[in-house]
Amino acid sequence: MREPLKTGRGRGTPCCSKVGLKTGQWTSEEDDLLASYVRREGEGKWRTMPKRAGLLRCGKSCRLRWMNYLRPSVKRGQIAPDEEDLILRLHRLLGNRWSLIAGRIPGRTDNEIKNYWNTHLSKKLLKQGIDPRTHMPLLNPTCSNQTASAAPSARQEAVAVKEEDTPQQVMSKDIGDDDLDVNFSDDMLSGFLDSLVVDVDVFLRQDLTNINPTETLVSSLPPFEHDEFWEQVVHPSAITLDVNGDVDDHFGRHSDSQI
DNA sequence: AATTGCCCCAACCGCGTTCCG
DNA sequence: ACGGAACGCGGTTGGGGCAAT
Repeated sequence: MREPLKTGRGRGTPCCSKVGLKTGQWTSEEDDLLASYVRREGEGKWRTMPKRAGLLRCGKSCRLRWMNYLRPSVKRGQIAPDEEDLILRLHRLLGNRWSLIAGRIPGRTDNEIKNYWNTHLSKKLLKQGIDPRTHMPLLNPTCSNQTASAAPSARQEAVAVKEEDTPQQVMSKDIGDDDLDVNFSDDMLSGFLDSLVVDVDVFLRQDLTNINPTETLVSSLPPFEHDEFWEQVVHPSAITLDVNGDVDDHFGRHSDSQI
């Protein structure tokens, strides 16, 4: 039987199970210690860093705090509608690969996106009659209730998926295209994503100008039907994005519009 | 003003992957 | 090639804030 945490979010004993290590909410003093240490010594070596930084925390906790909160590049505040739209699109493409999704949205962390998805977007999709997991319409309105109550846990599902399918196969199923015969690799997928070039400077200028740079990013993802989508995946280089966010997809379309 | 219930999100854990001796 | 350590990711939890009663 595990001892409950005193302050505790999460469950059970701390990962490092060392007596005397602090858990729970970070204080501003701890934040200062961590931030100044990382600025001085750089990221990495999380295991040993708490001691060297004078923190009574485990390395994991320090890493998480830095990554999700203290890092200078972390953008605080409300998720903009355009960012939301981008998250939806990327989730349809990538599934619950939060870190990959976060990697395409400057300033947002995987944890933040995951939280936003679980608290806002999945509910929003359900309301619209869309299965948040597959992005396909729910066949039976009662399915949503069944999904909530009788569905296996996410971890069970994840295990089941892992045992049966490659991510690409899962995506193929999600898209619902039985005839799809595309065996693209993670590299290709990554290449496709990389082709959606984002100028981070544009984002950093967000506060200085009144434009919403995310709009630029979103408009880099032209609306697609399933067939077009797969064409784009298979031919990642087929999409280019100019500085203004206009899209020339090499399929004879030029777009600067939203969905 | 007090209580209750709900929602959000920071922080936790377990596990898989990568690194390194 | 192997095993342990370190790291990174995704799922889950529950404290705290806020709205409703």
